[in-house]
Amino acid sequence: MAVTIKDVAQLAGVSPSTVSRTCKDHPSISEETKEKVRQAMQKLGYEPNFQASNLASQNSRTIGIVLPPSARETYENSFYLEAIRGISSFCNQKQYINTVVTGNTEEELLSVIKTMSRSGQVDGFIVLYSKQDDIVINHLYNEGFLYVLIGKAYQNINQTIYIDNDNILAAQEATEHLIKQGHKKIAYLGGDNSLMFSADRRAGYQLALTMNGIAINPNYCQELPFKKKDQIKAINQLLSSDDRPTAIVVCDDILAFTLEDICEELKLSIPKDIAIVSFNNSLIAKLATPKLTSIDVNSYQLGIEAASQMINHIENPNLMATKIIVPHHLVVRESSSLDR
Amino acid sequence: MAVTIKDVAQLAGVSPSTVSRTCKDHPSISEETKEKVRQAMQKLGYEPNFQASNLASQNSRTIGIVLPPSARETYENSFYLEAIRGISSFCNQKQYINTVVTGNTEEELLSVIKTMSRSGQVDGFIVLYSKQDDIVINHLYNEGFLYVLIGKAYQNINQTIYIDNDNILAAQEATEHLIKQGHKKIAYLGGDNSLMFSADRRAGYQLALTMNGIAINPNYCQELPFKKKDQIKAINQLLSSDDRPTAIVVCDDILAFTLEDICEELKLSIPKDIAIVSFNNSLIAKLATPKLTSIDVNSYQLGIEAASQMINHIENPNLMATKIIVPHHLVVRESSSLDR
DNA sequence: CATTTTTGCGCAAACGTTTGCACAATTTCA
DNA sequence: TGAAATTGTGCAAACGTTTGCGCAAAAATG
Repeated sequence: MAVTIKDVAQLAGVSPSTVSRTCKDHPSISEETKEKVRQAMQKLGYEPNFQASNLASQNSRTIGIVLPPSARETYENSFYLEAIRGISSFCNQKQYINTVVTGNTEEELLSVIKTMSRSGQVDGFIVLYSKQDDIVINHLYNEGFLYVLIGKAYQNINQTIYIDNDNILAAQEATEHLIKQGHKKIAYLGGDNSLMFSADRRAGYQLALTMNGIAINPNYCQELPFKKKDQIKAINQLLSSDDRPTAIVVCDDILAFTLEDICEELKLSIPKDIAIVSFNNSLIAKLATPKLTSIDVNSYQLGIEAASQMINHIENPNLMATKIIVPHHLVVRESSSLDR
Repeated sequence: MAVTIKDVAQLAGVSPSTVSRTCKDHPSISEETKEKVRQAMQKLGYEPNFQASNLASQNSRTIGIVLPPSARETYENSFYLEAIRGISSFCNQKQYINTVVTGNTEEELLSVIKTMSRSGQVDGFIVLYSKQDDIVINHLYNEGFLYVLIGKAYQNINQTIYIDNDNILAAQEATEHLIKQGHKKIAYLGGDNSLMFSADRRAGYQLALTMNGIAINPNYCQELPFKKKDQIKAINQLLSSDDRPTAIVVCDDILAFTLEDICEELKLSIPKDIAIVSFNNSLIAKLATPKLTSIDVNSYQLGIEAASQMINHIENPNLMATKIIVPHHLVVRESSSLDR
């Protein structure tokens, strides 16, 4: 049997309440007594029982982490594990625990989330994606359950806490980087636009064009289908057209990698014929040939900040819903710059 | 305030203990009463309080997941997230929760693990790696704390529960696949051999050679350094030697990808001059040019099995330490086969 | 029909904390 | 020097379950 608060109390010659208060550094215990108690704790290797503490203080010190419902390919994106690692590392420090919830469909996720919240298993959820009309996010909102989004909120913007990059600005910078290299015929390849980050990146791309007096060519701005085959077809079409772009902003390294492949097949040289900038700065960007210029979104830090906000709101329930913007940075490599 | 067991008891006109026993389908409650209770639970949307239940039954229904202490690059391997997803999905089903623990060094991990086990935050740990002389694993073993390894145990083999692929067999199959293609000069590129999977794969490689009457060439069997630059240097050396191998078994897709790059630089055609087989069957294997033949180790399933074993041992403390072998399969692609 | 066995349920004591309140001891103030 | 304010500590009731034990009522037995 593990050592309990009573054991410590007995050894220190005080009552359990005094021990409890010492743990929380309560001001009404004298420094002298605290020292005595601390020594006893030390000696016995005391660690407060997590369950008992949670039951008494009516919380769980547990944060749910919701992965997007998706196909396996999505999870190859190192973004998710990095975000989880960020969250975990912060939780580990703060004596919180975290639990991943995953499922193949929104419904599966929802059912797990419902029992978790009802049974008090978690104090709140960090949702690792942001999507329009998502039933999970809608449920959390409607129930008034605490949650923070990684990604930009789609609705109820002022009532939801979210951690995001400034994806509009990031895409703008990516695009302007290409404009500075002299490109005018710049395309954008995005994914499902109901995902907020993809929509934002597209918006930033368009903004950059407009601000630099470049007309927007609707053929250049593509929302690619999910299936790889269809993606390849669409890209091939774009690159084979008479009015082929000379530069492309791509919403994701993996997609950019595929793009590079197609370019090679079509004998288009990168960055000479086609310059590329993409997002995430994952390992794949460094391994690709030529190496990909990519925007690093600091996924680990997104996780840290999300956990920090979460815990802050758990412990101070009447805080306002704030948003946090985590900085990004452009990492220039061969795919966009002849000088390198 | 959430609905408690007392509310249900009152509505059903029974005592709290009856409700509790109904939840666990205790045989000494009549079917009639159970039905009455179940209806009350349904009506109120009752979900037992996780903390209270855990406190009373002296467990935590929580599993710690230990990531290897490492540099960021390691986590780009989709293996980890897939294993976590497997664990989570099983936990979600069984009303368990899981918490990821991560750190930069073994010491950091150890300190978190110590407080977690002392405070009863977790019932056991699933360790996502297996390594010789690892202080985390040693600590868990010495304390007699429940843990399961994903990977093969290094010591105390009969006392530790582990879930693994048969990496020896897998590497053997990989090597034999190359031998069948007519190769005799086959090399092996591994990583840190204190990691069990790397050592096993090397053993399997050597076994295959021996069994097929091929002499083992020590120059062909390399334990590559961690730094990418040094890796490249070593590989270049191997490929530039007079006695260049014609086929290579590589312990990891990411490394194989780098190998492909070097081959291209050296104007070695794959699979004509060099055939390659690697491990993990990650996205990168499918994206590489040429596509990589790779052994799929079923990381998601490894996670599922690990969670299943863990829960089994939590609920039946006097079970023996068993090992589970999860099947792998070879996925043949362009990098090893001319026919494709 | 009386006795024993079985069945079905409730009582109440845990589980290990937290925290409002009471209260003695000490200090401050007039 | 006595009253009031402050300080430091302990008591005991929560928190919402689980579970050993006891005890009626019902069923089985002789």
